[in-house]
Amino acid sequence: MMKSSSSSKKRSLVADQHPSSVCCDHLAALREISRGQSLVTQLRAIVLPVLQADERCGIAAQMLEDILDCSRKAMSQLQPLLLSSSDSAHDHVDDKRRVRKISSSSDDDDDHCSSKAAQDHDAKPLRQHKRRRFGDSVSLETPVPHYDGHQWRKYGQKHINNSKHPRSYYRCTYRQEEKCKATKTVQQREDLNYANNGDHPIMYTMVYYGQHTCCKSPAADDHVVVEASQNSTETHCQSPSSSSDQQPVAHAGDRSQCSNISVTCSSSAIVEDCNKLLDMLPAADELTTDVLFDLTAYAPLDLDINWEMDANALWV
DNA sequence: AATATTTGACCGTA
DNA sequence: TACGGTCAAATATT
Repeated sequence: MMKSSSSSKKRSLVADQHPSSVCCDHLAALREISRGQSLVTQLRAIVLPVLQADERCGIAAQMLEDILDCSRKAMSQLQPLLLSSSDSAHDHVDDKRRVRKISSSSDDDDDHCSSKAAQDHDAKPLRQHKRRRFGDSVSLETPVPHYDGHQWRKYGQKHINNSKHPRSYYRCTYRQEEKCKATKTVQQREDLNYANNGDHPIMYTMVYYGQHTCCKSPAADDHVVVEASQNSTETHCQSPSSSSDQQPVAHAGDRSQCSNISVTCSSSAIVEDCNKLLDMLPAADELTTDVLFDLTAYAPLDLDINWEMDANALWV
């Protein structure tokens, strides 16, 4: 895992190199960081369920989130350099349309969504459409796209041109109550499908936009209390009573605070995915079947569904 | 009844 | 004009 200091060091080291080698260096660095993110994400899906009943669960979640945050920062420092040295950056956001100039209108303020265009075309009915902020995106690939320690609510799904699988759009569950603007997209990759290649699990490309500003994120945890249920995939985390004084306190079981994470897979595929995931991990042989069962709550989302399983997991 | 998800329509950008 | 991100009504779930 590369820290931002090392990435800046790397930047100074390559400053005098040929642009193409700089590009290759940055591209390789981005690939490695991205791989690290993916591995940490997978590790989190393994470790946190094991620690459910452990008081260190919150600490572990925070540390993992910090690691991911470090790599996000490193990537965000490298990406502009890569873009400036070459147009052939493939490991960041794959969609050119996302690398756009931030709209001159106030994209940061969803409460003032009456757009300039609407003012210019006052005859049209107002719809509060805002374009995404593109300056702060991080992509990573993972077989477990739905367990990243945050609560997400799906708000859209689109078929993407030349893609077999639709892209799902998620925003932070606490978008309204805490003005958290973090969003992400999840799309199944087409080239690493273990149906075609037994060595790989289904991989998903996740792209994160914006930073979580909600106090419910794991990084803001003081502690997390989890009630693990052996016979269901639900977990409830109780909020610390002394959390932020300006934020409403979430209560375990309060659905207004604890939204569903919809995990939808075929039942056979989900177990197979977990087995594949475990096979990928060095310490997988130490994991019990209980862990495997818990993992099913965080298994990949198959957007072509035939059954559905809900996991309530609240990070306060 | 409250909340989450689905899905077709709308709209901004390239 | 095509594409993709978002909205919001309809529908599903709890």
